[in-house]
Amino acid sequence: MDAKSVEKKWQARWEKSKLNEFDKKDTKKPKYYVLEMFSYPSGAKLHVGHWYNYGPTDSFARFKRMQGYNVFQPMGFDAFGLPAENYAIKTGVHPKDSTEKNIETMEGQLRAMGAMFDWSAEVKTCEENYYKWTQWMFLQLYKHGLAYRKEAPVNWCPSCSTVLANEQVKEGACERCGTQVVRKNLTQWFFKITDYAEELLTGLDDIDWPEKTKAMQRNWIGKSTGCEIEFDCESGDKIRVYTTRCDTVFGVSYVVLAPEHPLARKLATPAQAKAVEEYIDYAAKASEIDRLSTAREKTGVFTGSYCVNPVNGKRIPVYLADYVLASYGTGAVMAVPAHDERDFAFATKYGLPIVKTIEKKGGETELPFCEDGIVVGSIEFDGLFGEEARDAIAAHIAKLGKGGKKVNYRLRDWLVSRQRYWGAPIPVVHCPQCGAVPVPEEELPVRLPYDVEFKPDGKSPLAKHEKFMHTVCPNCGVEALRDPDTLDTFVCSSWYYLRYADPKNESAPFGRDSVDKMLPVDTYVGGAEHACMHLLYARFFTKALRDMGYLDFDEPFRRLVHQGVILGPDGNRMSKSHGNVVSPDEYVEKYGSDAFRLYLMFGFSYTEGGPWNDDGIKAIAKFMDRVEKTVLRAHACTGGKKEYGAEEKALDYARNFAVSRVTRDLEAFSFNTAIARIMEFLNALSKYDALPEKNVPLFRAAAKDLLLLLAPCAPHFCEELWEQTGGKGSVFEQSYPKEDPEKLVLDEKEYAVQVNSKIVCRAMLPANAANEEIEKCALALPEVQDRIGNQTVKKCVVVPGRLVNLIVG
RNA sequence: GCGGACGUGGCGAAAUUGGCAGACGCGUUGGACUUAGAAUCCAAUGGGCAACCUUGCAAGUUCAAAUCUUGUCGUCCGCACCA
Repeated sequence: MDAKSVEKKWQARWEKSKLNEFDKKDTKKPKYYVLEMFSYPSGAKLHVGHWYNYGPTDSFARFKRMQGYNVFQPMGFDAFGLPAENYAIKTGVHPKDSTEKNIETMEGQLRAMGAMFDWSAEVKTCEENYYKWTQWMFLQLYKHGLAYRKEAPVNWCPSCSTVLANEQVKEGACERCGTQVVRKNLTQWFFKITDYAEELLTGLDDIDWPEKTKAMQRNWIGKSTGCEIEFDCESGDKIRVYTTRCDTVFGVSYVVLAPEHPLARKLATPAQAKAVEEYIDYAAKASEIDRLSTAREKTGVFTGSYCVNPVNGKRIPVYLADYVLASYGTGAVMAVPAHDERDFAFATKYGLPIVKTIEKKGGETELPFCEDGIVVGSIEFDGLFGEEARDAIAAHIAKLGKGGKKVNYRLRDWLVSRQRYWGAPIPVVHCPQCGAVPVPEEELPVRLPYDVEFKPDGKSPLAKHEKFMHTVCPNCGVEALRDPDTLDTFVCSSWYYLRYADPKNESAPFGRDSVDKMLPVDTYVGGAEHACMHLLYARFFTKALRDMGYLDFDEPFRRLVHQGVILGPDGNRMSKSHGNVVSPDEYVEKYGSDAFRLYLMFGFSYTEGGPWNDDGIKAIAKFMDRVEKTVLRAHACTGGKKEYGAEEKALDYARNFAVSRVTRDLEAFSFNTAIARIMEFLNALSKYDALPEKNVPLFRAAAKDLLLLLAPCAPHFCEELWEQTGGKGSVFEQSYPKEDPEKLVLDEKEYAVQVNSKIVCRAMLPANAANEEIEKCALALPEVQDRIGNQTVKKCVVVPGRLVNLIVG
C-alpha cells in the first residue's frame, strides 16, 4: 500500500465529512474530552516529542470514539512567550510575524499526522479574540480580591538594563552578556493562589492522576502545622517567627531575620548600622542561585538589638542571615542551635550559645539532634515527647498571648507581571489620583501594539510606546498611564481548555451551555515537567471561576497521563547543542505516518519513554504488510467447510483474548502491549490461514476484528483496508469489537506444579475444578510422585488456573 | 541536603499487582525458496556440558518476591537552607 497517497486521500475525506469534529448537536452519545497539552509554536519543525505526545493519544481518542463516545479532541497554540521576543531582539523579525508563520507550518505538520483534531475549535493565545478574555480573567480575579500588587524582586542585568527570567540566568550571570545579575524590587501583580492552598491540596485525593504528580503538588503546596511565636524587642518592635519545633523554644539562643525583612534596618543599632547595610547589600547582590545553594557558607550580621524569649524571659540577640528566606513563613526564625543543623553551623561560626533542650529516647544525644525526643530544661514541660510537647508548649504560648498553633504553606502567590512585549497586556490604568484602576470590561481588549522597540534598555518595551501608554483614567477621566507589563504566559494556558469548548464566542470567554456539556477534560496528556506550575495554575483558575459562578465543577482534568521523554540515541535529552536530534520527517517519508506512530507506540513504554533507536521500525512495516495480506486474503476467501472444530475454537479464543486485552491496554495507555496482543492475534490468523480447509465466515469475521482492533493505531491504513474489503462509511463509525466471554472459557488450563515451591512440571488440569481435586490431580502426576517419594503432604496451595504448590516433608 | 521514581537477556520491553520471569518484537544462528542477493517463510535463541544459576548488590517477611520491608550501590527527575 502506498502510504503517502492513502494518507492524503483519507485526510481529505475526513476533513470533508467533518469526521473529526465534535458533534455538539448529538445528545445521545456520552461526551469524551481528550486533551493534549497545546504546543508552543517554535521555529523548528514538529519533533519526535510532539509525535510521541499526540500520535498515541490520538489513537486513544479514536478508540474512545469507536467505543461509542462523542469525542472532542482539539488542538491549538500557546503562542505568547519569551523565545519569539528573543528571536526578535536577535534578528529583528517581529514576534507576531514569526509566530504566525510558525503556527502555519506546524498546523500543516499536525494535519499530516492524521490525528482527529477538531480544527474548528482551534485556539491561538496571541490572537485578540483570545487574549481579550485572558485580560477578562485578570479583571474577574481582581474584582474578587484575587489579584493584588506588591513589591517583589526580579533578576536584573545592569549591563543589558533588563529583567531576566530565571532561565536566562546562568550561574549567577546574564546569559547574554555575562554580567553579574542582581536582584531588584519592582511593584508587580500577583494572583492569590494561596487562598486556595488547602483546596488545591485536598482536591488531589479525588482525581485520577499519577501518584508521583500528586506527591509533587503536595510537596509544592507544602502544608505544615507549626507555631507562631512573638518575640518582643527592646525597641518595642515585635518579631513574629514561625517554627515547626516549638518544643525546642527553651533552647533559643538568638533570632534571625531575612535580610529583606521590614525590621532589618530598623533594628540596626547605630554601631551596627554600617555592617547591617553592607550585609543587606551583599545578600541582594548574591544571585538567587548562589543564595539558595547548600554549598554556600552560612553568613550573617548582628543587628545590635536584643529581644526577649517569651517563655523564659531570656535576653537574646537578633541577627540577619540570608539562610532565612523572606518568602517563607514570617521571614524570621528562632534559632535553636542544639536542634537544627543550620542554626548549629551558624552558632558555631559566630560563637553563640548552644543549649540542649531535647534528649534522645534511650540513647546518647549528639548535637545537633534534630529528631523528636524528650524535652529537658523546659520547666513544667520536661519529660514530654515530640507532638505531645509541641501541643503543650503551643497552648502555653497562646495563653501568654504570644502566638500559638499555625498552619503554614510553602506555596507562594503567583507573580504574573512580566516586563515583556510578547504577551497579553495587563488591563490596568495607573491614575495619579485613583491609583491602579482596572480597565472596564467593555473596553477590552487592551490591544498589544505592533510597532514597538524590543531592544532592551531598562524599560518594558510597552513603556516606550507613547500611544499605548497614554490614556485617561476610566474612573475620573484625568490623563493616566497604562500598566506597561504583560501577563505571564501561564495565565493564557490556565484556561485554554475552557475556550476550546466555545472558541468563537464574542460576548464571553465561553458559554455556560458549552462548558457544562463538554467539560471537564476526561483525559489530559502531557509532560511531567508541568506537574507544579501549569497543572496547579489551571486547577486554581477552575476553582476561582467556580466560586465566581462561571463553572460548576471543581477540577479541570479528571484523569492525567504523562508521556515519557524520547531521548536522543545517546541517552541525552534531544537538543541542538547535543547534536542528537532525531527528525520524524525522514521516517514518515519512508514508512508513512501510521507506521511511525505505530512504532512509537510499540517500541517504548508510553509513560517511560527512553533513548531513540529505530531497530524495530522495519518490523512494524512488515507487520502492517502481513495485516494487509491477511485481511485481503480473508476477504477473497470462498467455499471452505462449515464445521466448528478445535482449530476454529482456537482462533476464536485468540480473537476474543486479543479483543479483551487490547481494550484493557488501550484504556490504560499501555500501547506497547496492546499492539503485542494484536500481533499475537495476527499470528493466530496466519496459522489458521495456512489450513487447507477453513470456516470462511469465522475467518472473515476474525480478520474484520483484526482490522477494527488496529484501526485507532493505524488510522489511514485501516480506513483504506476497510474500504477495499467493502466496508461502508468510515471504519471509525464502526463499534470497537467486544469480547464474547464464552469464547474465553477453556476446559483445561496449564498449571505450574510445584513441590516445596520448586517447579516440577506443567500439567493441563480441569479449569473449574475445586482445589481438592486439583491437589489430587497434581499428586497423581508421575513427576510429582518421583519428587515426593514417601513424604507426606503437609499443605497445598492452589492458585486457580495458574499454579499448585505441594508442601511436603 | 530533601522528596519522587527507576535498575529485568546482546537490544526495546512484558509479567493478570505476591503466583510458571523474559509475552510481543529487534538482533543473532540454522534451514527452505532463489543463479545470486533483497524480500518472504520455517525453526532455535537468558546463562551453564550438567546438577543448577538468573530481575544492580546484601539481608528479611512468605508455601511463594522482579513485585512487600530494611540496608547498600548506581541512574534519572523535581525542589532547593521551608524554620
